Amino acid sequence: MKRTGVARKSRVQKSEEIREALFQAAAEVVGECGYAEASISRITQRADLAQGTFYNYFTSRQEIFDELLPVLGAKMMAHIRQQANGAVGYREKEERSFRAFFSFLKRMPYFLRILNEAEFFAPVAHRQHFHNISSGYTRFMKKARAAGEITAVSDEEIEALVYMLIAARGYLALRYMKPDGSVELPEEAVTAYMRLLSHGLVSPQGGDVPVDPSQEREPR
Amino acid sequence: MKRTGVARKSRVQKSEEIREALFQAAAEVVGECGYAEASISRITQRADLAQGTFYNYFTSRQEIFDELLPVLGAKMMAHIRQQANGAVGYREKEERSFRAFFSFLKRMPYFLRILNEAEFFAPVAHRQHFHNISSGYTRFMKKARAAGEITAVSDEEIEALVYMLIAARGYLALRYMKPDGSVELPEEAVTAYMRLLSHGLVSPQGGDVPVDPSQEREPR
Amino acid sequence: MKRTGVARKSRVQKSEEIREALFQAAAEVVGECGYAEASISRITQRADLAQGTFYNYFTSRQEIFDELLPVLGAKMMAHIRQQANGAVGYREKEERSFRAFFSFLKRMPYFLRILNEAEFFAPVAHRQHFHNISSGYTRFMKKARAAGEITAVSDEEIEALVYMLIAARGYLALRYMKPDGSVELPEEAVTAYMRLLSHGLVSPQGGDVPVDPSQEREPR
Amino acid sequence: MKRTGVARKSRVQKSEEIREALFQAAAEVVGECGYAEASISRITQRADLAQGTFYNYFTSRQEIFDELLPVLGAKMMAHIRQQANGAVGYREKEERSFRAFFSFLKRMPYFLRILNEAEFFAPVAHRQHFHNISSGYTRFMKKARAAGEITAVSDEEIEALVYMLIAARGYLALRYMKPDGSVELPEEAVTAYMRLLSHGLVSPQGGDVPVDPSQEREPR
DNA sequence: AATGAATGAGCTTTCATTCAT
DNA sequence: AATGAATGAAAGCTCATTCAT
Repeated sequence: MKRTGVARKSRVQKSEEIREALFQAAAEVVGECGYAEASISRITQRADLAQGTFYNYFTSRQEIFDELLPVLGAKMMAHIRQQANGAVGYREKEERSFRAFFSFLKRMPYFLRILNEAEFFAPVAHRQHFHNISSGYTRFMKKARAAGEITAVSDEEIEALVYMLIAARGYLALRYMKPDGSVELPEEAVTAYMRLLSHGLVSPQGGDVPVDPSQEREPR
Repeated sequence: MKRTGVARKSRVQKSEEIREALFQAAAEVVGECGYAEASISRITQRADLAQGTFYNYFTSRQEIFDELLPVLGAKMMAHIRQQANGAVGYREKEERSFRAFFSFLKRMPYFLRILNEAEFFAPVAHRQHFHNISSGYTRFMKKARAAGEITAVSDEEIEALVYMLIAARGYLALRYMKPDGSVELPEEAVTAYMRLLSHGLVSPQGGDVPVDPSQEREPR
Repeated sequence: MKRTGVARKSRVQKSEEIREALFQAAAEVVGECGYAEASISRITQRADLAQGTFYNYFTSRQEIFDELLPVLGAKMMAHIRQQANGAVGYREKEERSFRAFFSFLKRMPYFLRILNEAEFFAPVAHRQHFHNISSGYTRFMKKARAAGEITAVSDEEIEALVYMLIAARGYLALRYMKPDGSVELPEEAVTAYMRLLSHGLVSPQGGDVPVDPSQEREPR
Repeated sequence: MKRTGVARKSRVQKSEEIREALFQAAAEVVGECGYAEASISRITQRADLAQGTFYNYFTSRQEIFDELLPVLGAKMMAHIRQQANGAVGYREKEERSFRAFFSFLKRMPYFLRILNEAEFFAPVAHRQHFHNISSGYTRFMKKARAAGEITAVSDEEIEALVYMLIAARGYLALRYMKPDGSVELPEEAVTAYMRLLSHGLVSPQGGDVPVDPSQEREPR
């Protein structure tokens, strides 16, 4: 028998709200102070709840840590997918996804730290997240390969490439992170990323195969 | 009757040995368990010393943490430089350095974790290390650019590229790390890395976006 | 069914009881072993509580140290005031206060050590306490001076005298403290104190050495 | 067979010098930082000796603490005796001794702290010191009593009085100690002290408040 | 005898977790 | 279910004392 609907929240609704509040508080605290400083006390204080309440929703501190990245990672993927949606061709998709990663960081400034530290503080979650990301990416690249949009590399190479491209985003985010945690990606970084993908770095006439000796002499 | 020097260790020798033992123990413990779990107790136990002894050599736990990366990072750079020595041309140098990074990890399996976690547990050292690495790398790339070996990108692009390439190594190491911490880089990863550098990924005949044909002409 | 209040202790009541237990334990431990030996471990053990509990009530060891003297000092002053209440004239007030100090020590044997050591272990509290005591005493003496009950000495002299009289109590307590910490003031000490106040020590007719009578009359 | 005398110090001379250096260093350190902060490390550093050397001369930290007050106390007594030497009559002797205590503090600024804290950190020494001081003082007063210079009080009263007078000095020193530890006794304090001894505080004719004459007559 | 490093007990403090209300 | 105090294990660090040189 439902209560009057608007006025009353059902027990389970309330319960979910509290869980959500704890989750949100944890994300913020970890984003601001890192996992190491994210004590239960801090988290519950931020959520305006008693310390003990925490353990009604999570069995341990580690448990909420392990939940952070999967949930936020899914949001990130949704955001990227949505932004890349409608892009035509490999290159455009790449660029849009790339940009989307950084626009996501703008909306969720605390995500970067959660992501980075997770490797050490929530390793299981981190591995899972990486798997999610990379398998999606891999699919995308395999399609592009099938479509002839990218060079016909082996599956193993694709996996390595996927890791490198994900790596690029992560480190660039770190590189362009400002002291307050926000990230401002310069346009040159996009150019550099796209150039690497499109042609690599080596000059067309360069290369290891028989080259002008004068050039190859010694760059020290 | 004077001691003959060889037979007996002088006090300072012994002192240095102990310092070294502590350092080594710390490196191993951090490599295996991470900074967070690297308590003084664990470190001294591994070095077979009393807890108090630690404080005869380091003024604090943080101090030894801050020393880990600089010392090991210097070893890494030395190793890479030595391995890359004699290489001819940008491509060869790149490949050799790339491989050297992973051969170093083989010799020092605990380095990777020390390096990665340092960002959060020894941030000053990490920044310094990154500066060292990236500025060396940047110099190298600028020379290659001057020599016409790589595309004539802007300084800013070079910086971004350097970060991406360093990132690639780090993430690949993570990717191919086995549960016991050792890293086994498959040959395909090298191929993929070198391919990315040399031609990028996009197929010559290219994507759907019409591009300047002269540019798109020749990868491989 | 509401709890009837009497039977059950409310949370805040219990809380206050624990705080009080910690305070009491600290007072006893400091009284018996001194501040230096009053470790948190000893204090909580005496209060039959876990070490961690201490930090739910005090932010640091120093904090409880700083609270000891103010609280007990106020009790002492209340006791003395109450005992001296109703006394008529300077002399009676003096004597009653004097005796009250020692009767307080009987009731609170650990107070003496807390008071004495506070100078070094809780200097702020000690200064405050001394200020409280001496300013009250000074007011009292100035009134007696205004009433002509005591010699018309300068304000500065009064301050010095106040210190001397407080000193007398402190040292006499020390002198008559028994190994178990309890203090038993012999009646002669009271006599001596009152005699000193009333007439000083010098014989009216002066010493055996013939002195200039004019000098002996009235110093200054 | 003595060595050339001037050039060489005998073994025992050297030994004594080191002991003296340690003692002096301890006195200074305790005087400046208090017993609690007077670590062996600090003391030996100040004496320019190795930590281990300390234990060739003293069996424990406590031992040197227990030696501080007896030795310096003897110096103080010698100083006072010398200053009071030649004084004629109880009053002059008292005043000179009183002043001598403070002039001693000027010469040995660290003595006051050593004396005060000794009660808690070197209680045996403190008791001994007090015994030394007070027994000398007691003899002095008994002589004055025999000579009729002071009121014919009982032996027990004399003991109490002695404590009160010693107390007066100690507290006045504290009262007039400046932040740097030096003591500057104002002349009023001397006046107050001598007035107390000579006539007490109570006005001869009593207060202006009409009091029962029988009460005011003669205490006890 | 002098040295100074090694030792380890002990300190204060933090905090994840438990539990009585 | 919510609370918030109680718990106690563990941390980093200090320092009196010991001991090999």
